[in-house]
Amino acid sequence: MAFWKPGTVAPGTSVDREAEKESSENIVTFVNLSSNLSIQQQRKRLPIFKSRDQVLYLVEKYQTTIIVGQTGCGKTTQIPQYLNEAGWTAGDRVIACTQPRRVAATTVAGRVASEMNVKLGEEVGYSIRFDECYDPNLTRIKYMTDGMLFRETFLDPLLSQYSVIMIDEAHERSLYTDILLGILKKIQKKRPELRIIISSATLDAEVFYDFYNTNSTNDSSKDNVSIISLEGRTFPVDIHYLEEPCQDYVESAIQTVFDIHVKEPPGDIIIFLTGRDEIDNTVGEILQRATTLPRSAMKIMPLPIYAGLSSEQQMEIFEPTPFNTRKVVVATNIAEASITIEGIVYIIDCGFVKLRAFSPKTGMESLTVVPVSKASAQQRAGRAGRVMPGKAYRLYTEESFYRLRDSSIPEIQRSNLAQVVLHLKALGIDNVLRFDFMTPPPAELMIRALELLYSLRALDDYGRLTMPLGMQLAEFPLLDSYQFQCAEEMLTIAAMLSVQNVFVNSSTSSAEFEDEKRKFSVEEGDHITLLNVFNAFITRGKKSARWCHQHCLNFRALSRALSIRQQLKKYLERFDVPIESCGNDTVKIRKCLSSGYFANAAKMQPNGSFRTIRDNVELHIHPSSVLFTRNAPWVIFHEVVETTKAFMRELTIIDPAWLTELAPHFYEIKKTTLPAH
DNA sequence: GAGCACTGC
Repeated sequence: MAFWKPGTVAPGTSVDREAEKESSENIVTFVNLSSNLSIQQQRKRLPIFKSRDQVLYLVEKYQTTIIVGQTGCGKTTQIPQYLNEAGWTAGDRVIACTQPRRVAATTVAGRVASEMNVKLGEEVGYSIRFDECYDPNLTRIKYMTDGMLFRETFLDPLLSQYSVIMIDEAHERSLYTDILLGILKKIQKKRPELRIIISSATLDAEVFYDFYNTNSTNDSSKDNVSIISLEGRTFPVDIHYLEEPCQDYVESAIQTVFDIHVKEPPGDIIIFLTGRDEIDNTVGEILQRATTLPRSAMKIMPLPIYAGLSSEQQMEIFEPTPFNTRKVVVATNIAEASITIEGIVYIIDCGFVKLRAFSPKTGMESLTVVPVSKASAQQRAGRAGRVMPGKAYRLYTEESFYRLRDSSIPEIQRSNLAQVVLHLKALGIDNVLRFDFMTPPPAELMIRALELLYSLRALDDYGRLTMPLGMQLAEFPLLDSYQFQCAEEMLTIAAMLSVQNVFVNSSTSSAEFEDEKRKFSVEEGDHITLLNVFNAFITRGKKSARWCHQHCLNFRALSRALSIRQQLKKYLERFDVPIESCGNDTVKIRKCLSSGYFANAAKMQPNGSFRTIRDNVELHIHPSSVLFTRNAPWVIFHEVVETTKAFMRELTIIDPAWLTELAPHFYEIKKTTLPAH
């Protein structure tokens, strides 16, 4: 491959050694390297220590501080400790630090507890869904998912126990991060003493600055926001671009792997591609071509990693590389922020990512391949500089890099906002269209959400939350299953729908895989099939990992479904909803599903495709559905994903008479105008 | 005939 190493980007420029996660792996390495030092000495060696006083000064003086933190500089673990040491937790006040991912919240909390030599759950705690580990009376530093802090605004709209709230990884712009950014701005008006720290790994600090700055004069010395940049502690990564754009990035990636393998010193490689198909093909092709390497050459070992793999398969990438072998990890975006692999020296970036988008026109989600952002490309490159200076090969030209967006489109601008709108209304924010979002979602997305909530009778004609239904939905969106005497079954189905990859194909042939799936399948459709899978897991499977493996089921997903179900059950009990079982009466379950998903109804066409009742949009059954090869005249579906075609996922056969029986009001929506909001 | 990655009640 012909790569151009631009003279303008010298090794070690700051641009490409940032964007790193302080994950558990990172922390472990650090501890091992410095095990002869005391914890306090280690803390002082972190690059951030030099900025300790300045950070404290800025937080004291400014309402909001934006911290542009580079790779592994220690901001996540150190800043809350500095604030604690400086007295920000006096008088029973708490410092919160939010993370977009659950693992980050728990592992960082554990690290900080051990640095402070306290028991996790006492002075230092964490809060993630299903796992709260903190003491309301003792905890001073609380790591939590952004979703959990958002939930806390329901109980305490001013988040009054917190003196400082640090929004970490804000550059990722997760859905809940964006909502929190807006809510915190609102809270700060009422609580001027509240300090906000926005921590971001990229250069978009200006956006945060402008959003939080309330100084309307031209005198910038009156700004109430400050910015500080911290230096990182990773190694420089040399960036290489293609001279000419390539036709086929999969082929280019494979060629680049062999170029590196033949010409470059030892060190593992990671390739970023967009999806499973590409990854499986690439792994196969590398294995194939590796047979043509000379006998004396170093061996090459390609390994796939994506979310759909079983956990055993995922763990393989963490095994130490065998002697005289170069590991090539072929990954989706999972390795960009969620998973960190040690020993990577070379990264190959195809320049694309698969993203989910939501179309307000059709109400459909689509999964499309789009170019990555500059921030993502930098984050990917940074993965090569963890243990020694690395090299990044971008499978596009330098010119196309500069044409990329600075950061990716925030999730809030490409999501189904029904839940978000419901929650904002429940917080008393009636005019959601005027809510101060840092980057407002398109109006059509909001209107679509309002329309859906209105048709579900969660909003009244004035766009207000109805009592009690809308309020209950906001608190707990499992629909009124008690009316159908099947709450037991609905709890299971709701829990199963909220986990991914229930079936995983680990190592067996696809025919065997389909056979295993068929054992759980029923003619009514996917929802009842999921119910069967869960019940079998509990009874026949005795909740065992071994049993799951034998039946191509994802043990982790089913265990998670089990705990989600327990949590949902507690909520139903709190509302005094009678929890009954309908036994084998699937009509009750399917009617109940229809009452919640009547807007997602479709009718089969003579040619075998489907059309939605509501918008007459053409849809197809997803090949993963148990109804794929069956005759299903009328169905309701959980979601639509548009890839090569518009596919319905998770469907159930219904009787069309149920629709008019259960949702006569829904069809009025076309005749009347939208409710006011 | 096909499955980016996360989060929450």
